[in-house]
Amino acid sequence: MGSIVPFQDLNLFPELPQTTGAPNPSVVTTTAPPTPFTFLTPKIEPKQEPLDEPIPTLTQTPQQRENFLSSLSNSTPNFLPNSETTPLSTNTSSSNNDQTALYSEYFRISELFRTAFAKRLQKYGDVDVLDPDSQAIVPVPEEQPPEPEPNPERALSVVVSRQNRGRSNELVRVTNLGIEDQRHFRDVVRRTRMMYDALRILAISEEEKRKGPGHGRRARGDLRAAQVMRERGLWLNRDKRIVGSIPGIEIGDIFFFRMELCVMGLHGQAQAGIDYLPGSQSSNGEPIATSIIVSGGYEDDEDSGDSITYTGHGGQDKFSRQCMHQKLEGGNLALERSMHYGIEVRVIRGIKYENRVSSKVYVYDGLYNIHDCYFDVGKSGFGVYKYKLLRIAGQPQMGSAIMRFAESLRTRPLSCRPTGYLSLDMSQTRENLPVFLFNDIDSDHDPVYYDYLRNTVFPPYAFAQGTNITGCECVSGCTEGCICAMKNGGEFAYDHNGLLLRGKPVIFECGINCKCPPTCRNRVSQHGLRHRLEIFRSKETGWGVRSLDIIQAGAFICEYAGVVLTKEQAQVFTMNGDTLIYPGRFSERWAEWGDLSQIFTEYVRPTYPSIPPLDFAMDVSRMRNVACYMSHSISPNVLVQYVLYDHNNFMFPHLMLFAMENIPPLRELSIDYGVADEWNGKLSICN
DNA sequence: GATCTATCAGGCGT
DNA sequence: CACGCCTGATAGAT
Repeated sequence: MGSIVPFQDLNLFPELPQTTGAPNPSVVTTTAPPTPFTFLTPKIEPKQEPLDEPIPTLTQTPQQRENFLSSLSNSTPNFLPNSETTPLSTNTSSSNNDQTALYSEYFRISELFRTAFAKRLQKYGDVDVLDPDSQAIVPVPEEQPPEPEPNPERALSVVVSRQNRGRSNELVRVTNLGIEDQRHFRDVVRRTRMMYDALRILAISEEEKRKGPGHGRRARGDLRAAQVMRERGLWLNRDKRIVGSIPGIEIGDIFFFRMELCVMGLHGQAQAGIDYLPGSQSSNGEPIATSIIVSGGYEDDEDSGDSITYTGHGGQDKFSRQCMHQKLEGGNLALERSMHYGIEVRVIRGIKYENRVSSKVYVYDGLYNIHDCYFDVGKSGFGVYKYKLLRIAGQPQMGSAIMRFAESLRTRPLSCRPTGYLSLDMSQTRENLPVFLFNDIDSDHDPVYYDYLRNTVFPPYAFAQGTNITGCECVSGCTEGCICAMKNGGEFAYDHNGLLLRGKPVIFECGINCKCPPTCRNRVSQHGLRHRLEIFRSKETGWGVRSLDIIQAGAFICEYAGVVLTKEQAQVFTMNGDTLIYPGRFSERWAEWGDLSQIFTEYVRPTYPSIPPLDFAMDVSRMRNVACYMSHSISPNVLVQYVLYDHNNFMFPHLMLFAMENIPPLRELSIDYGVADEWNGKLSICN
């Protein structure tokens, strides 16, 4: 069960130096504070010789600090429904009489959040299964939006503006989430990210349709998607400012766009590197930092992973060169205040990633404490504020460190991990990239005994039926409106980067009878692996699969390959006790990919091109490929999409696997195999 | 080609 | 309301 711990933050210091008497020279009080407390805003402006000025800090006795910290850890008012009546313990170690009043003020936590939570608990009780249709707790307002949009395909351009509340000034920390809560929030995050990606790609393709291909600058789908979701009230965590980790977001999660971070509530600034609650909104007038992005934009940064020397912002010209002294204001002051109160900040690293042109990948690396803050001379000779951040111990391994490790594994696996490799290419060059086999926990080396299949083997009669495949005549690549686009319902299934736009019952890729080149945008899954995969042994899931490369959401991963059996063969094999795959039993996760029902009320899952229920079995007991080792999960990161390209027989599509989210390197891939008891609880088919 | 630089269109938060 | 900000895509240079 989770609890929201409100921050009493700075109001707990009534005995801070008052304006009466000799003022502290390093502290200047503002005029007319709107509460009984004195607002203390240090105004130290670095002058020409800023280094002579000491860093301003509020005076605070060790006892005061102790009181504050203990009140934070002792007070865990629980806002969840079934503990709502629990009286709050207000007799904490602090002698502050105003705490009761403060507590009651903070008790009034967002009605939205509470009722949403209550509704959900009512609906699901203690059931351990999450309904994919359950409402998002955090962002979705009570009154669900509803005016029907006339045309879903064009609706992006006629989005009705809705309540567009700004960010909350309520500072909270979310702690002690139970397993079920974690799963729920994870699910909310997953679906929100899927929605963002679907909108982003849709926005780009719409813009292209409007302007015609290759005309002008490509639309900023990242901005458009965020805009649409903001208008719909679909941004997460806008109703409170969360200090510490964000529910549903795990360390190591990766994002491709700054706006995506805003939508998820991980970092609320579209460009700025320091996100903070501004002093004007804070209960005592002092700003508090909540997250930073370490992106290499400042020359004075030093980043060694667990320890960061972060440069404050400001003082740069439009070419990002340091040209003047920084000031202790905005985010700079917020970081200093966060250090003062011992409040942790989230750290997101922006890392250059090879596959993306002059673009970055953002990795959530967890929580850091600010240990020091000082004014220093930067490399260009101007004064900059520097913050020494140390990563809080006991967190999962840093995502950026894992990415670096995966990077080195790709180039020199044996020197990174001298033992454990059973094969440096399971596919024996049948795939375009090697598939590693790695086990450093036991002596199992079962996978080496199987022949490797690159693609599914279909029976000859699969090709015999429906041989009159019509191909396109697009010699220089398919364009909108070509015959192959028509076969897919008038639109291509993939964007120009080969990402799946929207899941469909089946996808027709261009095939042998098409005149288009191999680079045609309608040939994606037929080209095989694009990510270096590794089959590995784990204590939890037996054999599993992970990637050494980032897999972007919507990207093709690999085929689920096997040997297709006739009904008679399948019966024999079953009696033999062999493990068979029934492609029709995979959960229809493709329908979640590109599902925009929260945006367009009349959105319906695609039904065209349609496909009859699949009725064949696939044998993987002798020949198999890497997919067979993927684990089962009810919240998978990989989906199954049926694809046809080398024959036209609806009964025998290829089972193609696509990423449902951005999958960081070395994170285990998982599929929803469907009904659990079919597999006797096995975590993957081929253990 | 691959990498860098300049430029441009942008949106959000303060 | 203007402006600053550790964007992101693209064209052109090297």
